[in-house]
Amino acid sequence: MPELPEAETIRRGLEAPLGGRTILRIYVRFPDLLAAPPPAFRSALEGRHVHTVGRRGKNVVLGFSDSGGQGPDLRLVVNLGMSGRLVLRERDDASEPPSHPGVEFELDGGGRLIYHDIRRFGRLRVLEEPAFREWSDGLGPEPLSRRFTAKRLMAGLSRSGSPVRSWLLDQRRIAGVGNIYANEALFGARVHPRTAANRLSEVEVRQLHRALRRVLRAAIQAQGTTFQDYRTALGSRGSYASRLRVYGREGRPCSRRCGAGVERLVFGNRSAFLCPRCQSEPDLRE
DNA sequence: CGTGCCCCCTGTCAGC
DNA sequence: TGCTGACAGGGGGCAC
Repeated sequence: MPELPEAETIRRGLEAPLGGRTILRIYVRFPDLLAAPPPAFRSALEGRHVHTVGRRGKNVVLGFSDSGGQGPDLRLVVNLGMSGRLVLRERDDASEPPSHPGVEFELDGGGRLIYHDIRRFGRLRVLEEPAFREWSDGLGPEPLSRRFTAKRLMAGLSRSGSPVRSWLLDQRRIAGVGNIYANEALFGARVHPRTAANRLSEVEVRQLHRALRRVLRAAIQAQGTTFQDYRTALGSRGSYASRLRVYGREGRPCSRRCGAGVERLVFGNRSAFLCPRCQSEPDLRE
């Protein structure tokens, strides 16, 4: 579920309260959430201090140092899957305990960071610095970074004949884009989701570049899109759902008032949403 | 190597 | 009031 804007919102919510905190003890309720056996996971992190609260693509990344270190030498990469949440509960927090706690990190000061995940598609992985680099290098560029230019997008797209929506979902090509924002960006760019990546015109690539960045930034400002599961680190909902123009809006009129209705099609095992008039069908002949 | 399909899991909703 | 099937924001593995 969480895509870049949701992961970024969670990161921002955790940064101040979690920075500098110590992990005293870890309770693993669902070992299938961990990439490593629980004892190894626990001994890697217990006693360490949170040095950085970062993000890469859809992943929230906590950097840890041991007592003396200046920089993080160990990273906890949290992939939230479809229903993962990172919930911070301080000692005086009297709210309901979460319904599906998966892994709990007891912090100094009596607080807890809880990884909560109903469907348990998420994964928590501890990586030492070289392995973290390698993992990070395997992901595509951050779409909101300066390095992500229209030119770079063009170069990437030109190397693939996949449908552009599938291309956008591939984390090795761009990091952080999921099904909601891929569909929204393609609507913004007036490009049909099924268009072969290497058949977008230069103008369309520029439109897509701009639309992607605009949608992601606006969604971060709205603190993400909550349908059911997603929550910020403080438990609130994101408000971008009310601003979606095609995703989940099958049968409703196109927001450009072109007169057509939003359609849903399924390919690559997931729904694509589009306006059939504003995003005209690619020509498949030739 | 790239691509398409299935599966992991729980919950919700529409239709009967 | 059930029951059943479709579907949900992700991604890893496998066959081709």
